[in-house]
Amino acid sequence: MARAATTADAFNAVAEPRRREILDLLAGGERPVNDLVDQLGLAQPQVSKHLRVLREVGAVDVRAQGRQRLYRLNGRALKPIHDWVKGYERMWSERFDELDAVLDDLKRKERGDDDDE
Amino acid sequence: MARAATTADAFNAVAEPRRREILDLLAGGERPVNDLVDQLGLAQPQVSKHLRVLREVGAVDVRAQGRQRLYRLNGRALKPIHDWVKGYERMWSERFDELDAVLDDLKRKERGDDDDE
DNA sequence: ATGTCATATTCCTATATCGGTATATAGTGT
DNA sequence: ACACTATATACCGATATAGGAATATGACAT
Repeated sequence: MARAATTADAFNAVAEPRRREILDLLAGGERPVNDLVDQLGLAQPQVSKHLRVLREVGAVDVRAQGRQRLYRLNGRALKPIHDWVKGYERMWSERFDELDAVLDDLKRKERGDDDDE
Repeated sequence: MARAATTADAFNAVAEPRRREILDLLAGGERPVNDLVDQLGLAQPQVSKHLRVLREVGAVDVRAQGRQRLYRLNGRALKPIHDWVKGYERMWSERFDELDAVLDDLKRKERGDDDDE
């Protein structure tokens, strides 16, 4: 077996830095392919191919306008990534240290150190 | 050129579902390889290879104890992923709708609709 | 019809994978 | 030294890439 297809899911699609760049550009609003080509400094066929991958995982939508194809971001496709990685946020965020302190307090109360029980 | 190496960065390393599973298991605490083999239902060499990739991107650390290798999660390696995808959270979270409303209010005040200026 | 602009697709090559199997390395006990 | 356990590495095969170059498709203007 080989590596999973880039179109297998958002995780694989977004592993390519160029595709993340494209999404970042589209975050600024709908754009035609040539705009992306200019901004990325990449050849047009390469951009079209990256866009195809992003389309297949649902991260972008297309709309035809004359001879242009306007690509629009669909960030919802990235939610699974966010959901997964969010579980690890506590590993580096100091704000979770404070939360941990609060939880420790709660646990201590549960054990019977409070006044009501 | 071929696809970027799985060891190129956390994005590529984590594109493989099995490796995400491994990290999820390690989130429960340090574990020897055979524990992971049992829980994943995967062959031992496969697990060792996945662990190597995760080690190379810094997502796990190893510690030798006797003939066992204890693997420990290092979630910090996932921060770049979190940082990137966080920018898209507004695309699906309703909570951001409320935030947007607040920001609109602020903007309106900036424009001079408030009492002080 | 023809030419031109915007984009997509096809063909190519080199490379890196994943799983499977076999084997190597290394620590432990006898 | 020898067997046994735990893990890592090497080798194989099939597959899917990413970029490059060339070409196809499709819309628009004349």
